[in-house]
Amino acid sequence: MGLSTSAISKALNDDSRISEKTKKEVRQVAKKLNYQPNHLASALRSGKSRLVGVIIPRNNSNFFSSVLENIEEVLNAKGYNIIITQSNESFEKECKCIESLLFTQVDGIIASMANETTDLSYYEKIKAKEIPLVLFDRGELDLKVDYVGIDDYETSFKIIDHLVAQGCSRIAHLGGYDNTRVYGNRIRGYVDALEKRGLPVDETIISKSTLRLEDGRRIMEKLLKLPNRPDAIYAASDFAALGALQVLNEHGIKVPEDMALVGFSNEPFTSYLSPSISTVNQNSEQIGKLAAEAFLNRIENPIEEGAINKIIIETELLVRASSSKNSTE
Amino acid sequence: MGLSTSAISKALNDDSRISEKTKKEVRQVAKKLNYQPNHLASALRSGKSRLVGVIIPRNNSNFFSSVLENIEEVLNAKGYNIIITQSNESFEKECKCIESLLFTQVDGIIASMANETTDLSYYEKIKAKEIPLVLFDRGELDLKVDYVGIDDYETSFKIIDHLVAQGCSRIAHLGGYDNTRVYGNRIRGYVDALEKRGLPVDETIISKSTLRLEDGRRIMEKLLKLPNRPDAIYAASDFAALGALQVLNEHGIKVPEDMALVGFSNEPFTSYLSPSISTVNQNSEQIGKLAAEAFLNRIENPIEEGAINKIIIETELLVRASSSKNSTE
DNA sequence: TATCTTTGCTATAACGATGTAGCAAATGTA
DNA sequence: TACATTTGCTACATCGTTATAGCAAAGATA
Repeated sequence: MGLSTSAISKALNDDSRISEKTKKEVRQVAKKLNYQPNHLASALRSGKSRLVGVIIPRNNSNFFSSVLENIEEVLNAKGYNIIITQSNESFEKECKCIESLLFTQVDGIIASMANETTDLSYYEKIKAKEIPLVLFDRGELDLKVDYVGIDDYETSFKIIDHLVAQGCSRIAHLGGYDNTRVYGNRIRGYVDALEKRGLPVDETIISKSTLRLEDGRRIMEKLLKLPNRPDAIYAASDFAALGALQVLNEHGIKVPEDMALVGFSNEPFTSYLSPSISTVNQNSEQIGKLAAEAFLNRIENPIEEGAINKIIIETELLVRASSSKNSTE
Repeated sequence: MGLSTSAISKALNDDSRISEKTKKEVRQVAKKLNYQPNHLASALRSGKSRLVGVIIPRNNSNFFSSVLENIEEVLNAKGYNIIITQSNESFEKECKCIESLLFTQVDGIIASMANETTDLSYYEKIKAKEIPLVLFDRGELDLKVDYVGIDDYETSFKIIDHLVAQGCSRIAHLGGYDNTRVYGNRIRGYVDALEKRGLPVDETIISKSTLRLEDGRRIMEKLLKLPNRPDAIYAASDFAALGALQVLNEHGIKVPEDMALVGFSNEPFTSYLSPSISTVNQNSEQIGKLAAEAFLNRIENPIEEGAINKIIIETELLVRASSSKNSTE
């Protein structure tokens, strides 16, 4: 029918300056020809790729899977696709992820930092590009960007208070390395909570590790060799808690009677074990949704210095068998 | 210094028709200016986005996480980024994923089909675009595309033979819906293996479900009410096996002595439980890697009709406590 | 010196969509 | 009828990169 390409473009985009009749015709022909607009071309033209990069340390925990699922859901609904990259907890790989995402011209990045990362220059690169950057879980105050996470410090208080209520007074901590903010906060919360509740802080029952299953096992074995064993374990990860529980079971130590146990993150397996492990629900769905929404919000309201959003989500202590001494509870 | 853009492009791409001296200068200036080529433009120009779409049913199992991780690793190394979408086992959502990936101009798609999917027209759309399509785990012979997976039929034989060797003779099957090819094959393998070993096939102890934890529980409760209980359970998913184990534990039925149990997929939690659950290692790392390599291969050697690759990966039966009656084994 | 080849660059068009300007025809207003 | 406005389209430039053609200068060959 001999229409110009721009007329067709306008017709398909429902521009007011094209007659209804022409629009209908164009739409019909487009459907007949199975026309699909080339996203790359419009992305190049508009400068908007409608792609969002996501960087996670590793996709092997329920926490990150769940966050991802929710980020995807929220952003898909708004016409964005997400590109997922994994840093494998490595600073070097994380830098590559950032390079690669920026190269792909993503419209923004949602990230949880690798444990190793202390040099923030790559994250500054993202800021320099003036595309939204949202951090979740593993954040960094110095970056001054939007953040979604939980209050790890306060959650430690919840855990200590619960264990104290169960009659525990010598509570060990299986902690992460405290250069990762979340683990540092859990440790600080643990220490402060003990002090506030009038309990002694004993460095010999505080450990720092990568918090994997094997770490939990190794550290638990050590704790059992102490002359004065703890009567409770607060592990900063469910995997470490699992390792500890295995060792306790193997040694015939009753949980929670002889030793109470609390983990962190609400990995599904914690509820499958016997005894089931008490843990902390971080509301990962909420974290994912809110991180995605924080991004969308920034797209609409580009950064004004100082107007950083820091969203703290309430955690929930899930008291299960491993820390329930009173069956009435 | 007044070079043309094309000269600069050539210099950065190491074209032979640019002098070394100029190349060096250009590279220096590029570094100084922090120049980053616009991927969208070169993608538009070349028709290659260097993006690969991945569709998985759901990111909540170790199997898919592990496949994803390996796809990403292989493709990243070749300069591709992956866009991950989840169908949530819904046909409708899967169609949206495909639409969205094609719209984004991915260079290929690697997918595992949703349970619901029987209408293949959307997958035909991918083929029509003449971009590589690789299926893994959940495939469809009719599509005539590259496929990477395991031999579910033969794996059922391995499981039945193992259980028979343990002295079991009445083996129940917790199966998936057989419109999903993998579950259908597991059921057929189960039935044929029983017949080949001279055991009766009893429909009352064969169930079909979505194989979630609750399904395992529900079906196990039913099985326990039968006048002649089975002496072994072959569950087509670890989650169903877990549900069954919980019910068995609750009823004080000894596993494996009174009832042996085998799951499928090697979810990490199977090794955490007591008794640990025997299961099947599908070599998900291999599946991921080979699926990615099948894609790369297709990029280099575009489809010639009839030259379809079907890669079948060996499975490994992990015999654990839940099916080890002889402690000598 | 005249001609051919090679080297190293510039100029141009194109990938496909779309915002802006422009222009003719239709319609409205005086 | 003369002029202004609106309608509905076309023409064109542009996003950033790169393949192709072309062209001048340098070098090689006779």
